[in-house]
Amino acid sequence: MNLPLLVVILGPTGSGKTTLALFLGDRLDGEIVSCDSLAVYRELEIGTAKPTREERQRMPHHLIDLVSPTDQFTAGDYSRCARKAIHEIRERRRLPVVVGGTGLYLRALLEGLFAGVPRSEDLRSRLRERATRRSPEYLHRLLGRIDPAAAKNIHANDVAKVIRALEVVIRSGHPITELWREGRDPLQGFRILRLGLNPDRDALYERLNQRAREMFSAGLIEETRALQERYGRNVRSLRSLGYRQASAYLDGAFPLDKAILAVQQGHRNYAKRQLTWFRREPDVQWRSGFGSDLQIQRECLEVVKHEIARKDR
RNA sequence: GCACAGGUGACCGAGUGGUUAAUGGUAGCAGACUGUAAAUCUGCCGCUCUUAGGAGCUACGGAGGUUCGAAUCCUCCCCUGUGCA
Repeated sequence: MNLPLLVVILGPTGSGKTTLALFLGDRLDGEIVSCDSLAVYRELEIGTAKPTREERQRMPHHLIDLVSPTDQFTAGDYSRCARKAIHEIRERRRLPVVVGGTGLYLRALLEGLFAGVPRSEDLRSRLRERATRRSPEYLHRLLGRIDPAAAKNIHANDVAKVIRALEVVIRSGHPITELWREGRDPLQGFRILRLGLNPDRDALYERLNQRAREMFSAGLIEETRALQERYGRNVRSLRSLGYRQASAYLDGAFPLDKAILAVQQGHRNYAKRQLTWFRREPDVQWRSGFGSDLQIQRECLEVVKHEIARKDR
C-alpha cells in the first residue's frame, strides 16, 4: 500500500509526548496535531501543560486554542476538526504527528464514532434530575426496558453512561447497541504508526508531582481567578484537573498545600487511567521511558524513517 | 512527674466480650469506556496454599492474666497528645 504515514504518539500525561513529537517533527518535516480535550481551550494555559509558545513556533500545532473556555467541545467535534487538519497537512506534503493524551478523542479520530445523535442538554438534565430524585438504579431499570443490551453493558452507578444510552434511544429511536453494531467510521487514507511512551511508574509519578508544584508557582491560582472573573465559576473547562482544585482553594475549601497535594493526586490517577486505556490500543510500539530520553528519541526516529521508506519501495 | 485523653492493617478512622481478617474513607494495583473523557464507573486490596468451594497462618503498642472465647475486661511496662506542675 502506498498510503501516506500518520504518526501517533501516545502515553500518559507527563511522559514526554510533546518533546518526542517536536524531535520527530523537526527532523521529518512534521506538523503537530494535539489530541487533548483541554488544550483545545484558549486561555487555559498553565493547568493544561500545553506546548510552550517557543515550542509552538518551531512547527505548526493544530487543535490547540481552538475554542473559548465557555464553549462546549466534544469528541465528535474533535474528530472532525482533527481529520480536517490531518488531511490539510497531507496536502502540504508534510508529516502529521498526532500527540494523544485523551483516549476517547484519539479513538474518535482513528476509529470514528458510531452514527449517534448529538448531546441534548434539556433531555440530559431531565434524566439527571430523575436519577437524583429517585435513584441511579431507577434510570438503569428504565434503560433496561428500552435497551436491555446496553443496560447489561453499563453499570447502574455509571449515571453518565446510562444517560447517554437513554439519550440515544429516545432521540434516535434506535438502541445505542444497535447503532454500535452498525459500526464506526474509521479514518481512511493513512497508514498509522503508533508509538507509546510508558515510563517507570514511580518516575512518572515523581515527575507529575514536580510538574504540579511548578504549575502553582507559575500562577495556576491567578490564572484560575482571572478565568473565574471573566467567565464565571460554572464554566465546564474550569472543572478539569488543576483548575477544579485551584477553584476550591479560591473558594476557601482548603489551604494551598492541600490544593497542591490534590492536584498531584489527580494527575497521578489520571495518568494511570490513560495507561489502562492505551494498553488496549492496537499495534502500539511501546517504549519504556520518557519522550525526553535521547535513546528513545533516536529509536523512534529510526522506526518512523523505516516506515516512510517502506512507502517508497 | 501527678491528671486526663489516646495508641487499630500503607495512612486516616470505626469498632468496647463471640457470625471480626476486623465498617468506612484515602492511597495502591487491575479493569471498563462509542459526542461531559483531565469525565464517569467497576473489581481487588494481611500472608501462604487451593481441585476456587475453601484451608492454614499472622494481626488491633508490648508482656502477662481473666474467660469456652479478647482489638474489646484486669495488671504491669513502653510511647504520644493536652492540662497541671
